[in-house]
Amino acid sequence: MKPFAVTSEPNGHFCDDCAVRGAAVCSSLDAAELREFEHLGRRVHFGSGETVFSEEDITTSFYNVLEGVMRLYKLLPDGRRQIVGFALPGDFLGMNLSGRHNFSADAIGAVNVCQFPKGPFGRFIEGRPQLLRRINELAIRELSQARDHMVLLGRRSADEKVATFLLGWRERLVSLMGLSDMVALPMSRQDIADYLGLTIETVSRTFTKLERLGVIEIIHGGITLLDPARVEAMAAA
Amino acid sequence: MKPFAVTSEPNGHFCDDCAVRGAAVCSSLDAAELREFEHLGRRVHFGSGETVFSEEDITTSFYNVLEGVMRLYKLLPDGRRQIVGFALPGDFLGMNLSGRHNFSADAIGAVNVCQFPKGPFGRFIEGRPQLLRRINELAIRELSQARDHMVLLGRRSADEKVATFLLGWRERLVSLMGLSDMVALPMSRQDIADYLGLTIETVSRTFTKLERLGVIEIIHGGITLLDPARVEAMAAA
DNA sequence: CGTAAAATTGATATTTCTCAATGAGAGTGG
DNA sequence: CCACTCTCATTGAGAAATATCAATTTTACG
Repeated sequence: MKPFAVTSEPNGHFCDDCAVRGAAVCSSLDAAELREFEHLGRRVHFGSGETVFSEEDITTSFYNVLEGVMRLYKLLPDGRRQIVGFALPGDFLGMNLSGRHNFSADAIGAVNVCQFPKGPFGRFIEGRPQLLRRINELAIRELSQARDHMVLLGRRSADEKVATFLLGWRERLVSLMGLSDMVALPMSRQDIADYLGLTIETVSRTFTKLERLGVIEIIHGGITLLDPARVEAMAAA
Repeated sequence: MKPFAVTSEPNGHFCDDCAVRGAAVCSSLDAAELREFEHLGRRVHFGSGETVFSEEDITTSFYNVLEGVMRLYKLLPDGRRQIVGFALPGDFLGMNLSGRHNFSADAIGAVNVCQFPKGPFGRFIEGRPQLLRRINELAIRELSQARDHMVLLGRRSADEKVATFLLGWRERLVSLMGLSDMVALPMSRQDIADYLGLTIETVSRTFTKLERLGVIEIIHGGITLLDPARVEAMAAA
């Protein structure tokens, strides 16, 4: 289930054609730094469902998502799962204080990441406050998203949760695929449920309900927003 | 309701006797830096219930909590409230990317903060990666706490939420008042409810239930853990 | 194709919320 | 010092939302 992952381009010259070069942590580096930086990381591929790292694992690497989608989640001892976020290209994973990951991450569909061994990466940061500042920015943005999600989990109804999720997910895809009323949903209904603090049945029923109301259409691998304004109204209050 | 807050010690020499000097962002500064740093901030006092800053306010200052407890929260348009955290001495508030606060903060009981104007503070950070690193650490720790709280909000029952809260709060008080089975709860039941994604009635009932089970005793201004192990068992899974 | 996994749908159970009333403590003014 | 009032907390009864259990249906995959 978790074979050694394929490594493409073992080292050298791959930032040049990296799709996330401008968006990720790398955006804080100049050309010379980037050249040095690219020797630190290796591209690693993960197949659908493969685990990239698990909660409580000792952190040996940081990850920059290049392609694909990952689910980030925590499990309770009895198996209940809360997805704390989805990672998309440009997202940077692995920062922690304890030396251990504080959530698990696995691939939803095929994923490529740029993997940096912790030690060398840490040393590389040392003399580069720009990079540190960039990482800090990413952390602060995530913190803001986390707080928004707390509001959703603690204070919104199932309908609001689903509507908010659809709009939020669509928004996240804008930078990757442009704004569209067709929203690709690569994750399963169970993933959505575990993200929204609902059961799979409630998510499914809510989708069906939205479709019957004529505000969305459920299509293969996603949904289409037929009436975005109305979805926004459902999400808003 | 929000008079100009009292400022004690307009400037100079107050880091010396600051209770949080070793714990807060300041812990990353050496003696010389601290001397310069202390001219940047002013101690400001807020009375019970006063708002320190509101969501969407332009960020003009950062805050270091010195004394007291604050509730940090977000409101939905219809008034529903989610408390995203409680701030205690040593906590650093105000970091954001948008230039606006992304949550509101008000005092629970009397609060003293060390307030830093954004501009000067930003300039002070410039040449001090240690301070930036420290701020980054605080952000990463908060992020980890936020994820834990998402699990609580999305996947735990009312009983588990309350039990987890009592233990977590007790833990946070350790560094301030030492470990004790008496847990001070300066926040109202409504605050607790809004933190846990419950109603005040459910929180109240759960407290009563725990007391009837003999695992806690409800005392004035807090609770006593009569059977901490049992509370942990309720919180665990 | 055939089988397994994922998604949907239905019926019922349970939890938590809502609405309403009561009780307790803190501060105020007589 | 005491009644009064206000806010906060507790308790109860019933309602509503969502979960659970169970059965199909649909889709994915070998």
